[in-house]
Order: sequence, then C-alpha cells, then structure tokens
Amino acid sequence: MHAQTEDVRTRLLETAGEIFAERGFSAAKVRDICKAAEANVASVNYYFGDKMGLYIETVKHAHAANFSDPPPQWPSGTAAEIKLRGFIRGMLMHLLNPTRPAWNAKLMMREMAEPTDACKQITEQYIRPMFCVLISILRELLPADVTDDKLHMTAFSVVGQCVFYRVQEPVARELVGEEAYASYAVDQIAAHIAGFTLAALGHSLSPPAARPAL
Amino acid sequence: MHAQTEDVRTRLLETAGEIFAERGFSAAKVRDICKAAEANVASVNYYFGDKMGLYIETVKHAHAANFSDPPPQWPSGTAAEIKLRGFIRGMLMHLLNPTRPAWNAKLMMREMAEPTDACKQITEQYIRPMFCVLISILRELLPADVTDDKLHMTAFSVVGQCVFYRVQEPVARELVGEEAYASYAVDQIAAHIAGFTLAALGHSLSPPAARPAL
Amino acid sequence: MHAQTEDVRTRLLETAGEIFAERGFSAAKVRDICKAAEANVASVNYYFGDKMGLYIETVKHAHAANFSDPPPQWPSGTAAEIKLRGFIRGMLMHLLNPTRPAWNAKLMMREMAEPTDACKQITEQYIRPMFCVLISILRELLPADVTDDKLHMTAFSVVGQCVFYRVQEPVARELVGEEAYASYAVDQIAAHIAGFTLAALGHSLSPPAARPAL
Amino acid sequence: MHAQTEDVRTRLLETAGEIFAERGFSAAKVRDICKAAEANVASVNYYFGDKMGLYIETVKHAHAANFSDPPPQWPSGTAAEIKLRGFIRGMLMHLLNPTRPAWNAKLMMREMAEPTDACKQITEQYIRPMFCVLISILRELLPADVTDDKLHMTAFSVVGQCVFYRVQEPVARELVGEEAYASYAVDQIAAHIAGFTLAALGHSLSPPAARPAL
DNA sequence: AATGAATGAGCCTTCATTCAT
DNA sequence: GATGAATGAAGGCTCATTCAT
Repeated sequence: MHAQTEDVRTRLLETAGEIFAERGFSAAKVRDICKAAEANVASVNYYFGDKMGLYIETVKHAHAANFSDPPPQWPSGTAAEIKLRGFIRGMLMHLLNPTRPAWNAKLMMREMAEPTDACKQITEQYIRPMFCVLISILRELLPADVTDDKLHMTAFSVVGQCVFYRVQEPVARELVGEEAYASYAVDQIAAHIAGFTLAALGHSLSPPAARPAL
Repeated sequence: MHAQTEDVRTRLLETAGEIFAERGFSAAKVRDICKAAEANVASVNYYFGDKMGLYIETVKHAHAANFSDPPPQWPSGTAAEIKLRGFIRGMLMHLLNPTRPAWNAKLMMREMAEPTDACKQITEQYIRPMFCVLISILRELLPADVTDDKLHMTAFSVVGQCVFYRVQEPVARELVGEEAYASYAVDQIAAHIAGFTLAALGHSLSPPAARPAL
Repeated sequence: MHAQTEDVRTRLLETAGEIFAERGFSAAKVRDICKAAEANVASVNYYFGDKMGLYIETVKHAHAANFSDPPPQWPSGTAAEIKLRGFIRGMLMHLLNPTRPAWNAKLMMREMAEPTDACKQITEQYIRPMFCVLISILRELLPADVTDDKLHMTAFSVVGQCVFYRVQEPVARELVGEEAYASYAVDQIAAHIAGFTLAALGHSLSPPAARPAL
Repeated sequence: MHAQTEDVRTRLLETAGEIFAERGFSAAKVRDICKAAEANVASVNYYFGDKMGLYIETVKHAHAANFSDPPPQWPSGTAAEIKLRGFIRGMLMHLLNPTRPAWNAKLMMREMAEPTDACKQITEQYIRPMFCVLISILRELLPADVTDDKLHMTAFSVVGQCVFYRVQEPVARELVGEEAYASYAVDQIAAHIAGFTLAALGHSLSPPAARPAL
C-alpha cells in the first residue's frame, strides 16, 4: 500500500483499457475502474487529473502495449512475396489475437469512430512505421513507375482486407453463421488475403505451399 | 401541431442519429436530442419507450435511409465484370456519400465496436441482401467448384477494401496527408478496387483502362 | 360506448377503490386505474376534475357500499346479551369479510392514518349510527348510573377488540404464526370477544351455547 | 462538518420519519426530506441505498425510539394483577405519549395498512418481546389448561383495547366530541382497560376503586 | 360528450469530483 | 502521499394533466 505506489497507476491504466474498451468512455464508470484495479475512488483524479485524462493515457498505453513490437524485418534479399505474406499474417495475428488484445483493438475501434487527440498521436507513433514497411514491400511488387496514389490505394486494399475481420466482425459472423465463422483460422484468412493480393498484383496465383523456392 | 404530428418521430430519429453518432450512446443526452429536435423531453419515452429504444430505431433508420435502395439489378446477360464494377461503385457511393452521411456511418462504426440488438437486425434487413448479390456476382467470376469459405472470404476482401475508406478514414487521411486524401474521387477508388479484385480473380486485365499487360 | 355513459363513472369508482386501497393515493396511477376500468386516460379528469377528486368520491363510495347495511335491529324485548353478541359478530363480519370489502376496509385504514375531509363525513354518516346502537346495548348491560365516559370507554373496549383483527392483522399473523392465524374463524373470534366483554360487564361467564334461554 | 458527521444519518432518519408519516411513502419526496434534514440530495442514496432503504430504516428507528424501553419487569412474586395494570399503563403511555409521538404512530399505521419488510422486522424485534411478557402475565390469570388460541385472543383483546385509542383516534374524537376526548387521561383509560380485562378474566372486582359488587 | 396523443414538471438516482485528514 | 466520505449537478424516466378533435 506504499511501496507499490507506481503500480497503482499502471494497474489503473490496464484496467481502464479493458473497461473503456468494453463499455465506451461515458458508460465506463470511474468507480468500476477503481474497484477493478483495487485502487481508491479518488485515484483517477489523483493520478490523471480527471476521467478524460485517464482515458487519453489509457489509449496511449494500450497502443504502446499492443503495437510496441518493432515493425517486422527480414534479411535483405528476402523475396517481396514472402515479406508480404509475413506482413499480412503478422497484422492479422495482431488484430485477431484472442489472448491479450481483445479490448485493445476494441479501444482502437472507438478511437476511429470518434477520433480524439490520441488518434493522431497513435497514427504517427505506431501505425505509420508499419504502413511504411507495407509500402516498401508493395513497391517491390508493383511496377517502378506506379503513382503514389496507386501505391497508397493498394496498401489500403491490403489493410482493408485485414481490418475487415476486426471491424466488421459482428456482421461477418452473422452473415456466414456462427459456426462457419468460428472455423476461420488466422492462417487460413492470412493465406487467402495474401493470395488474393498477390494475384491482384499479377504475381503467383498459386497457394503459398506450391511456391518452388521459399 | 396537427399536420406535422408524425414528423416529430422522424425528426427525433434524424436528430438522434446525428447526436448518437457524434457522442455515442451514453454521452448523448435525451434532453439534448429533444431540444435539437424541438420535441418534448418526454417524446423519447413516448415514441420509443426509452433511450435504448430510440437508439435502436435510430440505427435502423440510418441504415434504411442510407441503404434502402434496392439491391442493384442488371439485365440478365450482363457480364459479371460489369456487375462487379457497378456493385463496388455503388457501395462506395453509399459509404462515402458526402450529402447525407457524416453521422450515418459514424453510427454504424459504433454499432460495430459495441454491437447491440440493432446490429443483428440491420445485418439481416439491409446488409444480407446486398451480400447475396455480391456473392452471386462472385460465383460467376470464380470457378464453379469454389468452396463456400473461399467464396465468403473473397466477398469479405471486396467489402473490406471498400469499408476501409469509411472506417479508417481518420487514419488514412493522416497517413497520406490531408491534400492527397481530399483528391481521391469515388470513381478513382472504385476503379482501383474493382481492378484489384478482378485481377485477383484472374479475370480482366482490361479496365479501367485497357492495361496492356502487367 | 355511449349508452353506458354513467357506468364509466361507477366502474372508475369501483376500480379506483381497489387500487387506492392496495397502493395508497400517490402510488396509485391514474393510468392503471383507467386501464383496469377500461376507461379512457382522460376519464378521471373528465369526471372528477383531478386525481384527488376521484379519491374523495372513491372513499365516499366505498363507505356507502360497505356500511350501507342499516344498523342491526332486534325485536323489542330481545336480551341485551343477545344483541351484543349479534352486534359484535356483525361488526367482525364486516371487518373481516373476505369477499367484497377486502379493499374497502384497507381504504378506511388509510383514511384513519391520514384523515381527510372524507373521514369526518363518514364518521357521521355511517359510523355514528352503529356506535349509537352499541351504546344503547351497553347501557342495558351497565348500571343505570354509569357515567358517559365509562360508557364510551366500554364501547371503545368492544370496538377496539374487533378492529384489532383488521388493523393489526399483519402483526397478529406474524405473532401467532401463519397457520394458527389462518385457523381463526370469525365465529370463534366473535364468541371470544362477546364472552370476554360480557364477563367484564359481570354478566355470564358461560359460553353462548350454555345460556339457558336464548 | 466533522464532529456531527454521524448525525446526518440520524437527522435523516428523524426527518424522514416525520415526512413519511405525514405524506406516506410515495408522496414523500427525498428532496424534501434532505432539505428538511439539511443534508445533501445524494445523502439518502449514500447512507441507505435508496428511498425504500431509508424508509425501512426509518420505520425501525421510529420503533426503536418509541419502544426501546426494555420489556417491563417486576420483582418475582408480584401479583399478576399488578403486573397487568402496569403493562397496560405502560403500553398506553407509549402509544399516547404526547412528547415524541405524533408521526411515530402515524408511521406505524401506514405500515399496518400496507406492510413492507419493515413490518416483519419490527414485529420480531420490538413487538414480540412485549407480547411474550403479556402472554406470561395472562397465563397467571387464566386457568392452567387454557388453549393457546384462547390465550392469544385474550392478549389481542388487551392490545386491541389499547391501540384503539391510537388507531381510531380521529373517529373516537369525533364520536365523543373534542372536549370529552381531550379530558381523557392516560391513567383513566389505563384503569378502565385493566379493570375491564381483569373483570373479564374473573379476577378482581377490586380496583380501580374497590367496587362493591356488580 | 369523450378521447388519446402529447406535454412538462419533477422525481429518484447516478457519478465524477472534492476536501479534510 | 493517498484516502474515502460526502457532494451537487444532471440524467433518464414517470405521470397527472391538457387540448384539439
């Protein structure tokens, strides 16, 4: 109760992430957050000034925790196709990872729907680096004279296919049925998106395994 | 006070959509909604039972207003490619329609992040019919022996590319810059997505502009 | 809907009695009353001005219905003991009658707890006549030179014993247990009170049946 | 603001008693109670959970304040008649106590008319102990082989006579006239009820004033 | 005469915040 | 530094009442 002083702040951040994600900003009650974090009712105001202060720090913290993985890297000379497949799989793993980030991603969704200052910060800090990696991979796969617009839209096509499974989950689940949706494996989805994308880019119509040299 | 009697309900629906979209369910106050709709404080409970009732109807109404167009139809014999291009363009027009939409789409985002009963109802009522049309188009473009899973994932790839521009708008805008993003025309995006998709399906390397060879 | 016009008023009165008795004045909702009476929501205000108007009329109506029985009468020359037994039994029948008056009596209780104008009116109109009968019976059973105070207090002793079973029912039920209380028959209680009273007055310690001439 | 901190709860209890008694549960407004108690609007929910919680505690408190005197005790060997006289007088003193009671009793009336959880609790906590004392006294005055029913009904006859003066006060006052009623002294009533009861039980024709013979 | 759609005052309750310790 | 008892602003909802028909 005295040595773990800094821990309270962190516990608050973690718990708040979960609860904000689950219920949204205004539906989340600071009392509930504090109780769940085994902290005092006044802790939020003490550590973060007010509820909004806690929220902003929470969003930052969530991103830091969720996207702190360094952008993927490959040995130079790795084939662009391999890198694209890896990138897509990594992204889906992040988005659909059922262990930790359940609420992390939900929180992000909210930010998208109602961007706060946190949104811009996060984009620059965590998303742009990933985006740049994707762009560089796609540049290898596209003709050298491709326009920036085309390049960006292609990247968006890749990202759009991936985030769909996160963003539209409830709808997709309803459309194909609970059972069918439950059977989707991350690897299966990743293979589909990568295959679809590579085919679109005029590379390989063959499934990953059939590739001669990896 | 007598001719516009039914209009109160409608005005409430419209105004609530705007406010729910802007602030979210719990942050939106029925008092504010009523004031904005020039309706009585009790109107919400009178017409919709309670706040949640208003919300559900609002979400439905938003969809109805935005997606009530009957699923697109083509003369029999129309080439599948033409239909797909039309479908994608129509979907983007809806999603990015600058006249009505602002809050309409935002509201949907919220529903995705935190699905309520409204979500299921809308999916069945408005989304599934569209989805079925897309599926039938894709069936023409895919091999006859394609699995349902593959068919569905392909549809999701199409839809994912489209909704990205709605869902991730703030991020996309930030990533490519305000100016570049503003220059994107619906037709340009639609052409990209259609071309990307048809290429992925191994069809057409032709439109949007009879590309020589890739 | 047009011929039964007067009936609505009456139905309202009856239903309101039941509901006012059950829930009290402010907890009773005019909507519920109207629905139960199959009358319009505005009927109360139409027929009685407002909710309080309905209440006052309801209390009057309830008493008229419940105590309209003429005060008991006996052939001249009937023994005072017989008359007292009859009086007590009649009073208990009224108070505990499980068929009609359940709510009638409850309503009266409320009036006692919080006397309105209706209370005085009722006392004069319905209660005093009964009280006078009791007094006249007791005068026969008490010495001629009894004071008025003594006479009144004796009457109150009789009445008090009777109303106890109505007024303190929940407590009595709890004290002796649900089962035992349920086994009390009106006749048994009446016999006890009459016997108790007559004994107190120095007449007969014998149970009613053992009386030589009836 | 610091020494009297506990007093808020108590002040609330006292004030609520007065107001609940005066207006009934639903007509009493927590705002009014808080204002009268010089407490915050949220105090009720803070201390008692909700309005009903306050009500229950209030009823208990009223009883505790009014009946908290330990059940009367007498030196062993005291004559049962003496004890009965004492018991009756004590009970009437409580019921008619002009210092505190006004609303206390009214509140009880309401509970009887519309029993809540509070009723049961009070019966067990405050009323039953008194009732047991009365029963034990009566057992001394009645034949050894008396049935439980008879014993209980006899107790009810005693209690009924007493509570009448509380419960039916408005009616009694009206029946005998304001003046006459005002002249009733507690001692006078107590003497009457005790005398009446003892006579009924076949004991004592002695007190209150060594009556020669009846 | 009688209705029922619509109103607005106001009630109970919640909840972020504060302040004395 | 950290707490938790207490606050007051405001929110959702109810309900008696009205008014045009």
